[in-house]
Order: sequence, then C-alpha cells, then structure tokens
Amino acid sequence: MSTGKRLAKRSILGTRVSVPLEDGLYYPGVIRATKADERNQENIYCVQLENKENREFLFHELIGPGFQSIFRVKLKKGQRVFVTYKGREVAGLVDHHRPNLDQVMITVEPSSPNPHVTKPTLLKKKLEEVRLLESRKSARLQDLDTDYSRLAEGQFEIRRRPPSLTIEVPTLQSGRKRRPSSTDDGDVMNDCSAAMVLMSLSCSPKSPRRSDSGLYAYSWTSSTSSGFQEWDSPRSDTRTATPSPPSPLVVMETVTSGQVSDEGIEMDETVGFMEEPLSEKRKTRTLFQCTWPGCGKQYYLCEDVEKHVRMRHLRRSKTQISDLSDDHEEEFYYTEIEIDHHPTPPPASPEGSTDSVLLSPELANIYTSSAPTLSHLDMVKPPHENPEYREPQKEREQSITSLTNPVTISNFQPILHWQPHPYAVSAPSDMALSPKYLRLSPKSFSPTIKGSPTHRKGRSEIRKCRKVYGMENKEQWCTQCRWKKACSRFVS
DNA sequence: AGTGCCGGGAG
DNA sequence: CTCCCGGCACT
Repeated sequence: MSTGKRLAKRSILGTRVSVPLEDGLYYPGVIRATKADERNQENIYCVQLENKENREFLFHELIGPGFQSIFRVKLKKGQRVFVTYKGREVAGLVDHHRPNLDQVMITVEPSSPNPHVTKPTLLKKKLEEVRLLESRKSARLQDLDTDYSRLAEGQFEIRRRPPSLTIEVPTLQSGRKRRPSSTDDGDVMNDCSAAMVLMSLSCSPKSPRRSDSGLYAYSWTSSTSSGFQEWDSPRSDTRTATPSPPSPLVVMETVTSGQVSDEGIEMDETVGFMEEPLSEKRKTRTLFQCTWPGCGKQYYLCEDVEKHVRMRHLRRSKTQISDLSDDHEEEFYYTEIEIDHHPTPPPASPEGSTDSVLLSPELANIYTSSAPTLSHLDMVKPPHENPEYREPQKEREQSITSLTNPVTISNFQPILHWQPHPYAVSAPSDMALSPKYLRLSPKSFSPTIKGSPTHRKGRSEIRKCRKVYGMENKEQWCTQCRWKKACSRFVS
C-alpha cells in the first residue's frame, strides 16, 4: 500500500556539520551556501563556523548527517565530541581512537552539564556512539533524563540502557519508551539531503589523502585508470574489474554490549568489549584481513596485518613505522573477520614468510561482508528494481549519470547490511545506501554474489529502510520507517 | 515467519 | 505535533 507521497525536502542550507580545520580537529559549523564546482563535480559548501567565520569545504570534508560519516574519520586526540552518558549528552575530548577496535576513549570533565559526571571520567565508546555535533534534544529526551536521575543511583542504568546510537535490537522494542537516539535531530537531513549529498560524493570520491594523519582514511577513486589495484574478481559477468576503495569490511555483528561501559573507566575494565558475545555464541574464528583493494590477505594476528599494511601498502619503512606509532593509519586498511564454521585453511603467516592469500579477495569479501548471514545477501537488490523510485534532486542527475564507472558500488553492496563496524559504514557504503546513488548503475547491482537464492519479484524486492539498512542500523532509517509508516526513502 | 504500513493511541 | 506500536495484508 503506497501512499505515493513523499515528504517535502528541506534545504541543505542551515545544516549543521563538522568541518576539519588546520589543526586536524573537527569543528561545528552551519552550511550557509553551496556552489557547484563543475570541474570537480563536487559541490563547494560555505560553512559558517561558530566564530562566524566562513570557510569553504568540499563535500567529502564535511562530517554530518547526509555528508561523510564520522566513521570515515580517525579522531584525533583532543577532538571535542559528544556522547551519551547515562542518558544525557556530555561533551568530552578524545583521548585516543583505535579504529580497528572501534574504540574511542573520551575524557569527560565534571564541568559537563551532565549531573552524572561528578569527576573526570574516561569513557570508552564505540565510534558510532560518538558525535561531533551537539545534539538538539527533544523534550522527551530530557524527560528520559529525569528518569535516569531517579534510577541512576543504583545499578539501574545497566538495566535501562543508556541511549545510544547503537543499533538496537529487540530489547528496546518493548514498551513505548522512545529510543533516545541523539541522532534524531540529524535524521531530517539524512532523509532529505543524503541522496543529493551522497551523490555528490559519488561524483568525486577522490578524497585527498592527508599525508599528515589518518583524517581521511580512504583515498580512493572511481576511475579505473586510477592506478589502484583491481580486484581480480572471477565475477566477470559484471564489470567488477573495478578499483575498489580499501573498503574495510565488517564482520562483527552488531554488538551492543559496549553500552554498559557507560559507567566509566572502572566499569570499562569489567565489560567485555565486543568480542565476547560473538565468540561465545558462534564458533567463529577471528582473522585479520587486509582490506586494501585486491589484497585481502588474512592473518591470525592483528599486528601481523598491521605490519603487512604498513609495509606493503603504505610503503613505510621500518624507521617510519616506529615514527608512526601514533598514526595508526594502517588500522583503516584491515578488518577483523570471523568465519562461521568454515573449513578455512590456515591463515597466512606473518608478512614475509608467505604471501599466500587465504581466500580470494572476492571470497574473502563475501565472508567478510556477510559473515553473520550469507542469506541476507539476497536482500541486496538493485534499486532499479524499484520501478517507482523517484529523484528528488534532478539537477544533479546529469553529472552523476555521467560517471563512467559506477561499478565500484557493487563492491560495496555486499557490505551494506553489515555496517556495525564503523569503518564499513564509511563513505562507500553510504554511497551505496543513497537511493540516488543506487540508481546510478543498476547493472552493477546484478546479483553476482553467490548465495543469493531468491530472485522473486514483488514485495521482497521493494527496498525499504529496514531491508537496506537492517535492524541494526535503525537510526539510519527514514523517520517514516522508524515509525512503521510508509517509507519515504524508498518509495514504492 | 517476515515485512510494510495503516490506524490509532500516548504524551 | 511527535513518537510509538497493535494488528493486518501481503509475500
């Protein structure tokens, strides 16, 4: 039953974003104007900083709803961030960010307006729980706070989960308590401008790689002539000979247990962080896989894969390696993967002794991207199969469709559902998630992934937020979907 | 059983 | 209004 109606779109102007300044830190600002840069096929955004200064940025530099995801960023020490602590937002400074562990250590000072912060507190958060922008809270959220105030004296905050962006699953569904996601205020922008904006990304994915830091983790391009290595994918029927961004793939299923670590550092010590639920529930084996395009080497040990990335792909000499102890750039180029009951051959040994790749990149990709369940691959359906998908932003269409090599998306497509790991949610998958972008190259979405058993027509092919983003990324759903209303994003 | 979303209730 | 969800149609 389709209402056939779409929500009105809102102007991108006024959108709050985070922008990188010279010190490598991100600062809040508001988009005041945009202009097209034809040569780059990329919009230029004029952003007004808090000090009223206006600066210009390219799309890919902006972090915010509809723009780049925070997952793309490696947070620097001293970065001001916002997290939810015991039901209320607090501001803190990043102490250390370990992308590979999806771990951000944040110091929160008692000066924070959050009454729960009575002493300097070190919080361990997952990146997805970290916001660069302060939330504008609804009254409801505040109400929730009072509840917490009453309850928080004891251990209740453990039972009543602190709000978080974390992918929530059934527990939150019960009762009528609002999911107090503080991203809510960004949702409008998500819905309204993501398509346009992500599209813009798709046009110029040539993110400049900053040499000084890992601010831009990815340096990739959609052009086959980019000099990037190519996947030597056997899926020859599609144009998969595509340079793929070093797409850090995901494996970890949504794990929300990290939340409880809101208690601060003491508690953090006692809280199993991520690995526990998975390894317990399933007989899985954790491997570390290089996500550099065309590589896919796997190692048992984290340090091995880091070494591999540094030396082989980042081309750093040993002396450099020692210099870069705080750089951690290599962390962007590998991911943990878990293999379910899979007769995997023994992983490669550390760099140097053998270079054999355990799995072909493609195979590895599949495992990685869909380790939780291969069967979900069949959910990933090309947008063109949604006959009624409409374009909100006509004016962008031309430049987009002129993209010669949109195939890249197909490489990301499989990861879509498995975003829990922040690095998998970064730009590439955002692009793929964008309806606009999806429409670009329908052919590239042909179900080349094996293990897609169904090709049934009809309802199952309707792309709705739940299907596209999955339950675990409910915060990315359009508002309508979250309210169990007719989807406004994938209109059908 | 899973999904989409209407209709309607709570606040 | 916003947010949430029971329940039904549909697959």
